[in-house]
Amino acid sequence: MDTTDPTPPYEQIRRQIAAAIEQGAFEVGAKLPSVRQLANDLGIATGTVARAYRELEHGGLIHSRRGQGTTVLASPRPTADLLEEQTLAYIAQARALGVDDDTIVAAVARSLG
Amino acid sequence: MDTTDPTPPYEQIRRQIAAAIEQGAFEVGAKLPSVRQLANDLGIATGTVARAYRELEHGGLIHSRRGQGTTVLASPRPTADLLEEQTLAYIAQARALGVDDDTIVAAVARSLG
Amino acid sequence: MDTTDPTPPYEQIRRQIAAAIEQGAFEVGAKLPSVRQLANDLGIATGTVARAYRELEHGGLIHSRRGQGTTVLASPRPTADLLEEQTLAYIAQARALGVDDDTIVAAVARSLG
Amino acid sequence: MDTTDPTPPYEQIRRQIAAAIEQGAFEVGAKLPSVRQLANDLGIATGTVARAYRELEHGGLIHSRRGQGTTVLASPRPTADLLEEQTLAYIAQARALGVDDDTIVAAVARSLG
DNA sequence: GTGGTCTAGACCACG
DNA sequence: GTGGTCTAGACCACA
Repeated sequence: MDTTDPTPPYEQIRRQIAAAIEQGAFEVGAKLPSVRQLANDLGIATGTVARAYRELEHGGLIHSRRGQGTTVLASPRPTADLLEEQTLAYIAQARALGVDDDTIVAAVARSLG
Repeated sequence: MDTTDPTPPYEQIRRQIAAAIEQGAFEVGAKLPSVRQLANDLGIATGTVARAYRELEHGGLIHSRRGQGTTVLASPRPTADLLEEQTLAYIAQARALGVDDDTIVAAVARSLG
Repeated sequence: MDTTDPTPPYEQIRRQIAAAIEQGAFEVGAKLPSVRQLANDLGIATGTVARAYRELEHGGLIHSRRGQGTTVLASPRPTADLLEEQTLAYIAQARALGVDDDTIVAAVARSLG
Repeated sequence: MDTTDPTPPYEQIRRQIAAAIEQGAFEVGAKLPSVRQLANDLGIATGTVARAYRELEHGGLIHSRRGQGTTVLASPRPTADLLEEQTLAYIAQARALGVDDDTIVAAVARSLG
């Protein structure tokens, strides 16, 4: 929770959980923390967490049942897909700087060292 | 302007201008479009643009003087610095996926092709 | 059981049983499934079924006695009455669309074809 | 607003507005009452109305813009379509009573008289 | 003025 | 205990 970020809290939570699910941080069928638990941990109102969960459910990533908690529905996306997505975004950014491809490869190689 | 993004419009504008300045899209001392002009171009309220400018001024990137418009203060950061920053961020993300360095280099090379 | 419908489950059950009784699906004095049985069949909690039964008893359609199960009290309403009720409701809806009577008759005839 | 109905208030509002739009009670581009106005008229909290509007927007029926109010997006569905939908639902109900087609036609004709 | 959101506490429905 | 919702009032972002 970054109170500096103008992004509303429910959206920050939604994004973090979505990212975690897509990266396979949860097994399919795993239970997310309860609304009250997470609200308490983050020091925010339960309604805010409930909204984040609701939107995730609307997006098909999780499923909530009264009295039974909230479970993860989505299979983690393959790491290869996530890596490609990140890589393409990085390359687009770098090219926007006017840098040529060799320079990009060189920059990656150097920073990895 | 992405009205789907819950990020407030003033923040979207701020980020775009900040990125443009850092990439050298403006000379130091160059004048930004007037609040009214930009608001008109984007079809939004002047207050929204004013808020973006105010935050940029607070961050030391620009300076507004009554009757004289808004000028760019910040020197463009060297492309090499921006590239390195982006590259390090990308590598951190990729490693968070549990990917080894060779795979990263391979992904970059393939996506550049 | 439609978990998409925000209508609470106990109400969905209540409506279905009430409709079945009114249509004569049960003899007067017939026994409804036990709370446990129905809860098990539907895969829901016994309390939810109990709530539906309680409301039906409150409405005078059924009667529950400890140890003896739940019996149907209401006589099935004559089919003619139910049909007339449905027909009047349908006509009211259709007229609310601004449709004249001939058009209604025509719509029914066509849809029956 | 029917406080007897277990359906949550935000859903009742959503359904009523959706039905009104589909029946052409609003012109495309017409403005809905403001969140505060409607909340005040109905004697409920603004958040409840806001949620109903949010879900309608999510369904593509309306569009809300901060500072500018809420406008109707969806074209009213043709009356003929709505009539057919109602008619088919009515016929299905009637047939579920074990009534033959001639009886249905007769019932409609009699009730129209 | 408009919509968007948060909070804090409360009650309901469900297991 | 769990999720779902409502309220009342508050602040923010925007026109």
